[in-house]
Amino acid sequence: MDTAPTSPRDGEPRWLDDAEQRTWLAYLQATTLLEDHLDRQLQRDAGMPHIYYGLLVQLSVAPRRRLRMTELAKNTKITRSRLSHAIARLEKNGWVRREDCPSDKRGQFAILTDDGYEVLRRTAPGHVAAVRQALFDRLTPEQQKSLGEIMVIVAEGLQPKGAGADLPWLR
Amino acid sequence: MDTAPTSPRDGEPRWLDDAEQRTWLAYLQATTLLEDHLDRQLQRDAGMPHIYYGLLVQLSVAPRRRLRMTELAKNTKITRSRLSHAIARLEKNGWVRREDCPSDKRGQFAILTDDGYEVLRRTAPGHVAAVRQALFDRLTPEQQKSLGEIMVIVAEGLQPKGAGADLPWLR
DNA sequence: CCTGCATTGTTTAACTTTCAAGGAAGGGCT
DNA sequence: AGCCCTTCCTTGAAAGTTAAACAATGCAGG
Repeated sequence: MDTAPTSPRDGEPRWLDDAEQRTWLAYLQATTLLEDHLDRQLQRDAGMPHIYYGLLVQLSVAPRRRLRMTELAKNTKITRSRLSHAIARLEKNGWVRREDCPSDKRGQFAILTDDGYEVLRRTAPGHVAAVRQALFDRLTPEQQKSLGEIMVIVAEGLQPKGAGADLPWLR
Repeated sequence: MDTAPTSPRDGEPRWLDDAEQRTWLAYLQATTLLEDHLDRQLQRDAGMPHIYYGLLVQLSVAPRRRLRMTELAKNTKITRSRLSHAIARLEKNGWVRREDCPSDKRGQFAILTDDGYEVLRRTAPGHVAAVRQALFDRLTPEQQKSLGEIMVIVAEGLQPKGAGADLPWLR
């Protein structure tokens, strides 16, 4: 879109200035490229896209390797609908199984199976290496610190309201 | 996945340390949330997802509001296949039209129509506002600068080889 | 108890993306 | 010309995502 580098006139939207535009474009390109890169890496080595892998990771660090569907959805920032489909697929692969929640009959646990854990164990090193190579290894310690702070700010700003305990990892 | 905070032993992968883990998780959450946020905003206000909007934007700033398919794909970092489908959809909406390239009969131009331009004109202010509110307005000038530098580094690192003139915007 | 509303999770259909394959044109070579 | 290899773009099927609707349960208040 054309951008009028106007002085902030009344009624005019505040356009992105030159530096902001470059930052935003770089952000879009970097995040797209990184996501694609990791998707391919994991599709190749683990047989699933990046988001699915993230689901298994979340389960692997949860107590008893299980989480309620809604919990898991919150942790990974995806919709319950999407999660339902995804877990169905992972279930077919034998990496996750479901179990009814005894205390709340509406509830379902998603549980990481031994097979699922094994896939993680086998592929985690390669994945970590990919993340390092694409991201951390290219940044100075100061940049890493800054990136962390920035992403926490952005994530917190976009939390659905009333999400208090959603980001325990970030504090 | 369990992470053993080991000293770099031989054969062991170099796991992410605590700070890196937090940064990575925050990155994943922030980028997911932001993408979703903008997708919804644009789906609501412009009737298309964020990526499609980005295609129109790229066309709008190109000379004669047109780009070769491959160019457009490179600029937006998506595959040609994906682009073909996307442009087909935008064409149905009347926001883009195609035209054969006279000098290379294999080539196709994607061209922003007046209707397409009008959609942009109408929705750009709201979109910019959304980006500002979710990102720039929350960051200090130093953080904005840092974010830009970091994203350029990451994007450049993930360029497919031989992509020299792909990021003119970033220099 | 029972009514009304919220929460949990799934389902369906429409849409988008990916993957593998392929047609058509360019361009170098003999 | 003929051949080979590459680039440009599209296609169709499979996989993934989204939005809206739905059934079932929980829960608070009368």
